[in-house]
Amino acid sequence: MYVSYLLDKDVSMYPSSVRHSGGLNLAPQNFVSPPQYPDYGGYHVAAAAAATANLDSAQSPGPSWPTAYGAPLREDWNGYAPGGAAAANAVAHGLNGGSPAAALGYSSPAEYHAHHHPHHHPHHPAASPSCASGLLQTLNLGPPGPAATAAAEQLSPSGQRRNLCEWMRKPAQQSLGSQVKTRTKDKYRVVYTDHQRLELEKEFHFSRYITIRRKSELAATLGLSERQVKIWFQNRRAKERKIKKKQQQQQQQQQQQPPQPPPQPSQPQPGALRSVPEPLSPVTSLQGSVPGSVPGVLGPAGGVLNSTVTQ
DNA sequence: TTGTGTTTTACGACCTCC
DNA sequence: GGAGGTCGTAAAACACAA
Repeated sequence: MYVSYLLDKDVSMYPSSVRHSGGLNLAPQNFVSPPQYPDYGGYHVAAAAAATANLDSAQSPGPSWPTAYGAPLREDWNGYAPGGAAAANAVAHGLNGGSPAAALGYSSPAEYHAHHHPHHHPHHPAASPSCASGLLQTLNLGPPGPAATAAAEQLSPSGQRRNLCEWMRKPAQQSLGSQVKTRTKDKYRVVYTDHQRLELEKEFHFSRYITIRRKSELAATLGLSERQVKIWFQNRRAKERKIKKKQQQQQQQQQQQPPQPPPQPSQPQPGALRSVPEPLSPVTSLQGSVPGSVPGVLGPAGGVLNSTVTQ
C-alpha cells in the first residue's frame, strides 16, 4: 500500500535520531553553513548563516572540510547560491509553520499545491485540512478506519508514536543533524538530512519523474543543487526498480515452491532492517508514472515531454 | 570493537530525444 | 551538442551480530 509504504519508510528508512547519532541532526547543507564545501560555487556561507540564524543557534559544528581539498568549482552547485539560502531560510520558517506553502510564500496550502502540482497532485498533503487522515482519504483509501488511523501514526525512533505529519510541524532542529562530510581521495558523499529526504520522497511519490520547474524549486527549497535533485531521483528510481525486481523474484520462487506451512517469524537479515520499503505500485496506478503521462515531465530517455521546461 | 551486509550519494558510460 | 534517461559501480554511512 502506498500509504503504508510511506509510513513504513518514514519510520524505518529515515529514523533520524537513529541514523544520525549524536542528538541533533544538524543540516549544514540545508540551514547551517560551515564551509564544508568551500569550493562549491555559489554556496555562500554568509547567506546560509543567515538562514541558520532563524533556526537554532546551538548548532553548527565547525567546518570539517579542509579547504585544501580543492574540488573543482561546479556550476551545478548553484543551489547554494544566495537564492537557495534564502529559500532554505524560508523553509526554516515554513517548517515551523508546518507547511511548505508557507515556506514558499503561498498564502495557503491550496495555493501552494495549485502552483506546485497543478496537473497530478490533486491531493497534496499540505492541501489537506487534516494531514494524516486527509492523506489517507485523498489517496482513494476512503475514510480512515481503525487500521488507517493506526497507520497514520508511526513510531518515532525513540519508540514513541507520533503523528504522520509531525515532521511538518516539528521545527527544523529535528532534522538538523551533524552532516559530517568525509571524503577520501576523489570521492565524497554527503548525507542528506531527514527533511531533505522526506521532501524528496514526497515529491517522488507524487511523480517518479520530476519536472524541470519542480526540480529547480525543490533544489532551492532544500538547499540542494538541481544536479543533486536529479541524481537523487535517478537513484530513487533505480532503488524502486531494484525492489520490484526483488519482489518479482520472490513471487516466482513462491510460485515454483509448493504451498508452505504457516510462515515462521522471519529472521531479519543483518543490515536489512533499516529499510526494505513496501511495494510502490499504487503510486504508479495513481498517476500513471509512465513518463509522458505527466505534463512537464522528462521522459526516461531524456527529452522534455511537455511544457514546464522553460517557464 | 570489529566484521559484514545494506543503503545512500555520486559519478561515468552509453543511450535517446530535441 | 546538451538535456536527462538507465545501468553499473565506488565509497561513505549506517545497522547489527558476534
